[in-house]
Amino acid sequence: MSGAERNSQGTDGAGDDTPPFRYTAGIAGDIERDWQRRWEELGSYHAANPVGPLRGQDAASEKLFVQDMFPYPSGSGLHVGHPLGFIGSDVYARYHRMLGRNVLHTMGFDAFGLPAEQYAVQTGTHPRTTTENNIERYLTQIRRLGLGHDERRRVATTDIEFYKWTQWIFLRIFHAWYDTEADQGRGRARPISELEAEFASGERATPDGTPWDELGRDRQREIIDSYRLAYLSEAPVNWCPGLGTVVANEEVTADGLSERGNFPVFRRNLKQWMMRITAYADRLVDDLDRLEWPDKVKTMQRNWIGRSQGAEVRFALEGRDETIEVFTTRPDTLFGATYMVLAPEHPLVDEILAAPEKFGEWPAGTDPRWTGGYSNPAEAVAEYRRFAATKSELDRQENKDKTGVFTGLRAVNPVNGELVPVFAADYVLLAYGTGAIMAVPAQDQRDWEFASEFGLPIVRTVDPPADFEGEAYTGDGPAINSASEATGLSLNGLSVEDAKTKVVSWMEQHGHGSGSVQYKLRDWLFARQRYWGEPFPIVYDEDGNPRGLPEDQLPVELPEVAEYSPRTYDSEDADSQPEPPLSKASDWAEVELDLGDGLKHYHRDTNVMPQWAGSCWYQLRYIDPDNDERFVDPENERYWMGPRPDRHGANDPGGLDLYVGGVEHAVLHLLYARFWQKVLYDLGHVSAEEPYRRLYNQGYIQAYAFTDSRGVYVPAEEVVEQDGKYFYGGEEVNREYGKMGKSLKNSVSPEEMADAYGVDTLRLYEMSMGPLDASRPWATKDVVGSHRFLQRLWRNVIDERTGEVRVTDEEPDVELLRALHKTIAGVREDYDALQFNTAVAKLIELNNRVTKAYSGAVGPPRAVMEPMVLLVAPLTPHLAEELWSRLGNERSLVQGPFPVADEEYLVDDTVEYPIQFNGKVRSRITVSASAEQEEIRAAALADSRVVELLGGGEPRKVIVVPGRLVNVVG
RNA sequence: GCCCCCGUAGCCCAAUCGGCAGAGGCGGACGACUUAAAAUCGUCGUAGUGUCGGUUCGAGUCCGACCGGGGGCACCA
Repeated sequence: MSGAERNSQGTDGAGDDTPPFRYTAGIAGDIERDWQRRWEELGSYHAANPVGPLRGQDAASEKLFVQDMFPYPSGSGLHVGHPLGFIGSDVYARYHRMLGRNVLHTMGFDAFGLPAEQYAVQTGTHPRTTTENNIERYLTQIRRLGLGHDERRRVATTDIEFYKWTQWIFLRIFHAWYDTEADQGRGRARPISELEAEFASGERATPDGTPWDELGRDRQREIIDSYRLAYLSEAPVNWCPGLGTVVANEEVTADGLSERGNFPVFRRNLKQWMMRITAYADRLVDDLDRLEWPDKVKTMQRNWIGRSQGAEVRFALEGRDETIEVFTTRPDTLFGATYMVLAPEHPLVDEILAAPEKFGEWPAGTDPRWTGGYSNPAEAVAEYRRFAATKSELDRQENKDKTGVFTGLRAVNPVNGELVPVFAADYVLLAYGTGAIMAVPAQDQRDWEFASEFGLPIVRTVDPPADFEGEAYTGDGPAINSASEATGLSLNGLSVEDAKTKVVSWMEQHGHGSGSVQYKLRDWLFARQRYWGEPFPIVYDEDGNPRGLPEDQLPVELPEVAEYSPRTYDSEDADSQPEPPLSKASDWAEVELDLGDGLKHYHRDTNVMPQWAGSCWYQLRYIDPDNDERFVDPENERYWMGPRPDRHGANDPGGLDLYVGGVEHAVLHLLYARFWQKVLYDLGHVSAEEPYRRLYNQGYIQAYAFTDSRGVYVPAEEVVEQDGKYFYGGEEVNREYGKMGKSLKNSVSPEEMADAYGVDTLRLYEMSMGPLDASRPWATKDVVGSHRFLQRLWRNVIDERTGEVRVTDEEPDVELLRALHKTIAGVREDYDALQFNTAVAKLIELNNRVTKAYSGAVGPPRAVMEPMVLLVAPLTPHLAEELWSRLGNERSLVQGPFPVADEEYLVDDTVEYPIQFNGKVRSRITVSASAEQEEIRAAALADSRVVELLGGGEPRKVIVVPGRLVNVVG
């Protein structure tokens, strides 16, 4: 029998002679059911709001808002890895509740999404039915874990009352624009009505200067629409025929496949809803500095937003009126720009193709490598563009050989008037910057490679160090070859930074360009052609103009449909068209409404919002789940999320106090949610500038999986280890490390563990197996260790044979008091820092000490066991409540008290110092804790072993580290 | 290719400001209880911190190079 198998029987497999009152899985289960029922009756986890239906006295206390990342209620059930973060946040929340804080901790469901819809397509079951069943099942599982959630605050994004407010927020965003001038140029969202008023009053000029009144209604609407933070755009989007929907940039993998389903994604021009998240790019980057988040996540967001400082430079074209504008981060290297490159899809390339006759022949003496073998530029460019279009993202990624073709055009380098050839090449991307670059081979490796391929000149303009052996040099150094008599500009001798400053101001003076900032971040594609999502609160009038519905017409409920699936296509069919399922519900989509200008016919928007919509604001609904007047009451919002400069510093942006979840949401959810929060803040609906003040990424519980010689997974719990090899049914199997999952046959459910040991044991084990933020392998056989600790703790309080309480009223001796108070101090510190594994170790240590001293007829002192029960309560709340109550306490310990360490017992009378001789421990001395350095030094030098080692000589040096050690250097 | 994190006992993990390498758990060995086993309880090992070099009175901790594992980014001008 393998260890895993034996231990998974847990303590229910105990024999008949098990003492009747031992803490076994059976007793644990009884206690857990009992206390969960009592907590529910008492409303123990109800958090009080300042106002509204959940108003309560406790709202006078200091608050703590703890949140777990919104789970998707999957139908497949939880394994032991899922609740790791949930338990961690629960322990933290319970600890603070015991300290007297008003703690808001609950959990709702991000319940829209593809799985329920796909199930509906297969079986005809309504997604709502599937979703609600899954939520019930999920709740059954997490309730058993004894998480202290406020059940009154549970929400699901699919609740009509919830998505009504998601639609309401969408309308706020739709009816807003970004005033880049506001707040000293930082920018702020403002209601669109204010923009219209500015145009109407003439305070703001219209795009072409025509007075507002003279513009037609349609033109006015067009201008206004172009400012909205949620807007319709006919722009290249990621069309995924295999899914039948468009997806966001963030949902496309680097290989150009959809994150969900792995289908090819194509860039297509389609009319779609977009969110102007780019307006917030600077604030989204800058405010990261105000957050207590892991650096890793901040870095990922910074990279994703991709802000880079540089300059835009205009190059005139020889013999033509057009100019080419480029973005560069290295304007200091302009003198080294020896050619230019356009993306193959650049508009100027379009012009060449549209009117080839104007672009003539190759200039005399054109290098044959530049022509691609074609007889004129237009032909070469057309062929090159065709070639570039056939390359998939994957090809581009794998094959970084530089290709390109000369366009026949030449541009004038503004700093020295020299003519440089213009190429089309696919190493330049249309989507970034201006879609064109100035190429500086000496200071850019990509340009170096292209220049080498095409025989273009390479001019160093930054002097590399003498020992530099590479090709392009991107480091700092004095500028060289950077002067022109023709323009009078010289950068020679300047550092990179100074040269940038000088050349930018020179360009600004001479009208060649200006400083500029570019971002990788693109606007957020906000529509999906699916069924199971929030409908848009938008209708189109007969001219096809979008109109936001008035608030009193919310919610726009999802209609019943015969077909839940959008039309999907062959995954390679790039030219197919999206057909959302809602478009088939014509009774719903075609409506007669009065939007203020009489009853008219409108057509509803038939897209739905992406799954991220609900999770952008759910923390606000947790605060005020039953409010039907507003999405959240401002007073409740201020209490739970408002900035607390007194606690968190003057720069505190506000937000909930602890957000626990996986690092996989580093960019998507966390960026979108920050964006919505900022819009709501700008519009005055919330007081916090950020949704999540502190973020903590829990690690993952992973597991070993085993495959046989055919590569088929075998049940992991039946695999036995022998001499470092693994066997299943006598055959050697191969071990893999990774995820836990049903298909890998290595899944362990929380129920199995709870049945075998009780839920408190499972909670304790998960918290003790390592730091919360570290990933580690699950080991069922180790769980018993946590269970044994709880048994010993129980046994110190309860007599296993009689069930009587064994504690005495005897005073503990001073040594035990010291141990107790050190444990109290240490455990508090560990709980504060979310270091639950070391807190558990300290508690086990103390308990082992008590066990050793009081395992006989005399029980341990109450004065030790009561605090110990309280200390362990956040980790194992059911067991702790039971012992607390059996110790004669009538009130539940959920609201405390929590032990306070007595300083008196934290210091020892004497300290033992190790004595090092030349860095190696050779002896020990014990001195009074109050001894001065001189005394310690003298005692150390008087030590017989030290005297011996010194051999009568004088020490060269003696280092005394108070409280630590003494090092004698001989 | 670039950036970030991590390598401590057979395994999971501790170790404060650079100060005695070990808190805790699993496994193992031995013992107690038992007719016996399981369960329970008790006692006890095991590494010199991935490798090499440096700084220091002193390095798991700081610095450099390399090796191994994990993650992020990847023609972003």
